[in-house]
Amino acid sequence: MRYIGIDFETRSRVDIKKAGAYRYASDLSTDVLCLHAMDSETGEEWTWYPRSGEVFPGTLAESLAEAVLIVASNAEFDKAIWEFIAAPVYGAPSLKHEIWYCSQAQCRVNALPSALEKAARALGIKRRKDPRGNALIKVLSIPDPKTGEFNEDPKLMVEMGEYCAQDVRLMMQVMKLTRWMSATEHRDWLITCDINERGARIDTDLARLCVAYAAQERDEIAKGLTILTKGVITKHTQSVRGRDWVLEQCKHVPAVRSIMTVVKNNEEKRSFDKEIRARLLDMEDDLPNHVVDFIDFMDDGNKSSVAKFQRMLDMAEIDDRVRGAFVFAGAGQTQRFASRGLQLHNMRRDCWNVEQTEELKARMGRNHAINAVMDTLSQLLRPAIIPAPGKKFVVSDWSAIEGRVLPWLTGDPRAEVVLDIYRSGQDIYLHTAATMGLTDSDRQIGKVTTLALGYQGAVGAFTVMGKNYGLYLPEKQVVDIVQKWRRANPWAVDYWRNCERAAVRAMKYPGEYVQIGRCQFVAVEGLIGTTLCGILPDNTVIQYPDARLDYVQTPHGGKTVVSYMKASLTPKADEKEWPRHTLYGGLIAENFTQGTAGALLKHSLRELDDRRAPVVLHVHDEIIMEVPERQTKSRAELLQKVMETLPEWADGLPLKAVPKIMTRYGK
DNA sequence: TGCGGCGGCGCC
DNA sequence: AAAGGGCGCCGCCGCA
Repeated sequence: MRYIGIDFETRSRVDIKKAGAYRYASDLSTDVLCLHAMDSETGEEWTWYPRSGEVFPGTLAESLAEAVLIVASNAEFDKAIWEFIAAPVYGAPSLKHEIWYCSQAQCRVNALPSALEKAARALGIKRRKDPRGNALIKVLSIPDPKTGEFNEDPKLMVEMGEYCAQDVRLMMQVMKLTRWMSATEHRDWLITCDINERGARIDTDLARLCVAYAAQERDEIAKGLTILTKGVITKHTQSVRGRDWVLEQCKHVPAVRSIMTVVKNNEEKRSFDKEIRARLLDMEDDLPNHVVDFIDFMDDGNKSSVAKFQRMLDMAEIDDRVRGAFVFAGAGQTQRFASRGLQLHNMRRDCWNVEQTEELKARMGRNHAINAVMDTLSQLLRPAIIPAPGKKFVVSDWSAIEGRVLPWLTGDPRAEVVLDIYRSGQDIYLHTAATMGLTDSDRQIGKVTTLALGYQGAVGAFTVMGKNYGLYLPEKQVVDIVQKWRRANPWAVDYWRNCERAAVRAMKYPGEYVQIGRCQFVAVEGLIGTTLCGILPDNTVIQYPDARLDYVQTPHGGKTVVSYMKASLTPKADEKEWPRHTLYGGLIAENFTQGTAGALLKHSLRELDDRRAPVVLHVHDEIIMEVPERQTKSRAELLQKVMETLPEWADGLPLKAVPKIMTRYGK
């Protein structure tokens, strides 16, 4: 397929890291230094320096008119620069939306790192990195820190053009070594661009008040900590120093050391995180008073999420909207979306309602005191996202999506019992409790069991999940629960085992499609070494790059397992080989389940795109649209219909998604 | 001074 | 044999 690979080099007074690509591109100080382009078919290359008065190269315009795609690394950035600056200011031809294609998105669907350099390294592309790159950016792309002037040195500009050309060539090499996005994946990426361009509106007045209150509280905590520790700790963010200080102050209390001890990667470490602080406060009476006060200060301060308010303000454009928050296929292992910049996927769920938010906002506006400042502020994060005047949010999420998809994916007739519980609207947690011989009063146990054990998790998974719900059980009882759940749900246990076997079989017979429930495995030789592909019911491909069969020793002999390159872990500078992971049944079941839930979301987003529904946010199992007030009813009906109507590939999957209307984002 | 590692936070 | 994993951001800390 003929395409034009491009890369812009730009300069600006805006810090792109802080403000994000969209605010960067729309700022008046942002300008194009050069554009490099290469035709994939003819090999012809162009470097265009528009600031020197060069007109857009005519032969490049001709190639663009004939090419099917225009490809860039993080194409959303290049698209924004093209549309905000290159076309309107310098006369580059205008391009249609559909022509854009992102090589970073292509890397992510291949489960490789997004960033060009990292992807090239993961692919083993041997090249000399141009040492001038970073230096040139520092000199030409940001104003001189002393004079505030931009450097216009024409010689350096030409060097920049050469550096830019190297990046384009490298990108095109990466394109050759990886699987291209399917038409559906490309469309999903384009839909993500639309959502990112729409942006989410921020209550910037509220955000500014929160920033001010957080700063004041931070200073007070700092004062308290400094006095308490005689200057050893001066900020609540000094977690390592704080940890060591507590250990020192409590060395005569042996229990403290043991509570603070955790095992990570087979190594003993001390930790002082939220959960450990809570356990320390449980034995308050045995601790020195000043240590208890210290823990209270750290607890109060450690709502790090309040930093998001500053991020909102940094990224908000003139219309108070934050753009560019969503990353298509950001999660390489499941192909789910990720969120970047202002991370919208991890905002505290437990939050104030509209009335409480307005009251707090009014109090802060009058400079009145508020209680438990940091905690209160972090509960204002979601409500700080608001619709434009005259509009409302229409919101819906799928009920227990993973709990439904997992049994459905197995295709096991014995899993129908579980699916029937969902179909009939019964309480799955009570059902789980009942199958283990527990009563209705043990619903909480049923809930933690359902959430924690589906992916081969055992005592550890249950205990961690239980803590989130304030459930603490003796280990013996947890062992019993795990055993009972697995006996009551043999479809799950068999599925884990069969997933693992299917992966190994597919690796042994490359090219052969191995069916496993409603999914398939196939090993593709010659793609990033050998890539093990998991194919989901909608044909989404989950890739395990550079997969190998390994033989591992076990207490009863040995067995064959599949290992693969883990893109999300970057190797240390001195390590040659990329970090690897080993597949096991529960992990495959989880990747497939989350991937299929993501496929449902992408399907709904396409349906909504067909109907021009203005989606502004989504969070894995939740969709938020911003619609004019008089349309809320019809749009809510549409949203429910789209989310509850099964795609043709999901026959028999019970789905439920009841919509809500909101005037601020909430839970 | 800049950068990467690491501990910590929070959501699905 | 057993195994919770998927994300991204903030801030400190040590190193170059």
